[in-house]
Amino acid sequence: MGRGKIMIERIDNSTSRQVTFSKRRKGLIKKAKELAILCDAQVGLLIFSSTGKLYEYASTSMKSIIERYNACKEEQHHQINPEAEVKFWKREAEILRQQLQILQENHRQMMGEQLYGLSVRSLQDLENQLEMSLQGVRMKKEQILKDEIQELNRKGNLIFQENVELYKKVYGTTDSATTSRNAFVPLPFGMHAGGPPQELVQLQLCQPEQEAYETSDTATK
Amino acid sequence: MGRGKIMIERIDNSTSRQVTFSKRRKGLIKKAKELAILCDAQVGLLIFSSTGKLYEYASTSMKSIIERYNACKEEQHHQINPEAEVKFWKREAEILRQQLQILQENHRQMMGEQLYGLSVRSLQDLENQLEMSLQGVRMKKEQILKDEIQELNRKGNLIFQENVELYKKVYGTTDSATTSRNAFVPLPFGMHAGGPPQELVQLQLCQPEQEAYETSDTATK
DNA sequence: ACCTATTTATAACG
DNA sequence: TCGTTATAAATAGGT
Repeated sequence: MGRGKIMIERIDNSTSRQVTFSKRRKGLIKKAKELAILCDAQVGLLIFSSTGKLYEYASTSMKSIIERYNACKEEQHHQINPEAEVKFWKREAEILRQQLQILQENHRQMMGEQLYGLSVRSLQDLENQLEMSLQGVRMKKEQILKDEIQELNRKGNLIFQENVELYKKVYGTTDSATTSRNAFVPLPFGMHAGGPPQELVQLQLCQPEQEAYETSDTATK
Repeated sequence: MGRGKIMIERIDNSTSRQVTFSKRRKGLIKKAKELAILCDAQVGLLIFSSTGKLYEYASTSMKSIIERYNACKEEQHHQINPEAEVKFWKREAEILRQQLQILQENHRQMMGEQLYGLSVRSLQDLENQLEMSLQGVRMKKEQILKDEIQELNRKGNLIFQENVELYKKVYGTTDSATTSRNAFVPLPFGMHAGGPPQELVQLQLCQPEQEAYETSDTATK
């Protein structure tokens, strides 16, 4: 429903997640309103952003809607006794704690710790995953560095061009200046006697430091 | 959004109101789901049709969403919950949820995902961590393989020794048997004529499969 | 329930 | 957050 199709999965980039949240929240609330009006329905909508902020829409009052909801549920169950609530939250905490524990174990293993008890197969999978991750991280890093270098080159060239212009203004632009170049007229920095350089100041991204590791590793064989 | 534009007002015709309700309810719930997934939000949606039927969607559990909503409202009204225990467990769940979120983000980054917005420095740290992890995992794996091989060797040697004993029982244990060994007496498998082997069956751990990768990688330079 | 012309929502970008 | 626009998605009206 936009310039491109998207998969329905968590948006990684937090900025675009925020933007999308803002837009879709608005759209969702609009549609909730329309449904309530068009079809004479009672609609309640609660949205908590990932940062914990609450957004809500209620065609009547949220309180009445929730009460009606509870009434519906009470029919199925019995009254919500006071102990049940405690029970619920205990259970909620238990579930969250379990999730946390699983994730923590996973995390420790990804940190190369707590590997005891893992099968060779699991270790192999872990190794592959780490290699994949490493590749992703390196690609990202290299990309940033390349972008930075490109930007620096661009700026460098602009400054160089400016330099050339200033040079011309100071020493004139006539051919005589060019022919008598090897006499007394100085040249701007970076300009060679043979004419303007094909590549001005060009920084280069070297191989990542991984190289040293691989070389020494290979040498040990 | 159809063959014709419609005003947002109650649909008089009860049949088409019913049809529209059905279609739009489905659409609304779909969009609520998408918002929850895309933007990592907690969404609850309650719809009562004009006939009183309840339809609902909740990204987690409706109960937890309503509780959270009430908690939000309580803050504003500064109501003192008589049940301190409920509050405690709510708080506990909140803390756990936060921890979970932090750990999840960390985990995603270690999986090489969600790298947007990280500085080169952070990426470098991540890369180093992943390399450390990888080293740990590889060491562990190699250790297991070595241990397995050692164990196999041990068992192999035991079996070999047993084999020697059996051989002695079958063909006698006197010196004459030893001296006339090169005549007609057969030897057990693995035993050479020159005497008991210094190393019996000795499996060896080869370089890990990483070798092929590194070799080809090095060759490209 | 299905079909499709049309409206609406929204992804990508600035 | 706001504005714009090309495109994807929702859906009104009809069968």
